[in-house]
Amino acid sequence: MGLLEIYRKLLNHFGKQNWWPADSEFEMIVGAILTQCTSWKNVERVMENMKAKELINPKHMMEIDRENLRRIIKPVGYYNSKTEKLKAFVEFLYNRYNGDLYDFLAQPLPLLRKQLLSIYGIGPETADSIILYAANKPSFVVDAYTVRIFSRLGFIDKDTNYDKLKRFFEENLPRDVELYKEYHALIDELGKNFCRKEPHCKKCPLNEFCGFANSY
DNA sequence: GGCCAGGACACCA
DNA sequence: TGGTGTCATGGC
Repeated sequence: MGLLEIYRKLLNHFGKQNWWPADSEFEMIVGAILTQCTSWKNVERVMENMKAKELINPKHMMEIDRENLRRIIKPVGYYNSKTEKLKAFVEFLYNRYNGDLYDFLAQPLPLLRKQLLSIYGIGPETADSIILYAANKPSFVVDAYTVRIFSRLGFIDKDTNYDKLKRFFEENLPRDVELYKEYHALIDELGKNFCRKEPHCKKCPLNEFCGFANSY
């Protein structure tokens, strides 16, 4: 089996996911930071609240004081560090791009990734998510589900590092933005539904490929 | 009531 | 370079 075969199985089973659910590029980025190690359901209500306060906007995000921002995002958890991360992003945007997000996102992929990784609070997964879903450039996103699922399927070792796993997908898939977007979303959907506790494995769409499912 | 969620960073050897 | 502790609330 190949990566495309697995992709088709997942697409057939779950249908199109149409990630990322956001009305703007900035909203996508705010969501990416808030959802770090946090369930999306937990993030959604906070995002609605932020929209109501017109905070999904680089200028307003620059202007709000940290204490207020902390209070608003508190329900997502890690609110102290996430406040600093949101501030770090908009401060970068204003210092380097005069607050123009589109100007920033228009940078060539390698430069954009390097700059994103230089911002406090943006690591490899968040950077690649922003590149793929906000800038619409082909950078495959790896997350904890990707590691868990593809090591169980026998493609990689479970301690494979981020960059190596990212390269594995990019070297074995057509370089296609929409494919990358949908594939990552489908992996996430699979991970949420099936790759946690063993009993769920029976109905997993990848059951036939999975050594883990056949081992008990 | 325990486990975990769409990670990243600081610190250490 | 890689391993571990820390951040923290809410849903299931």
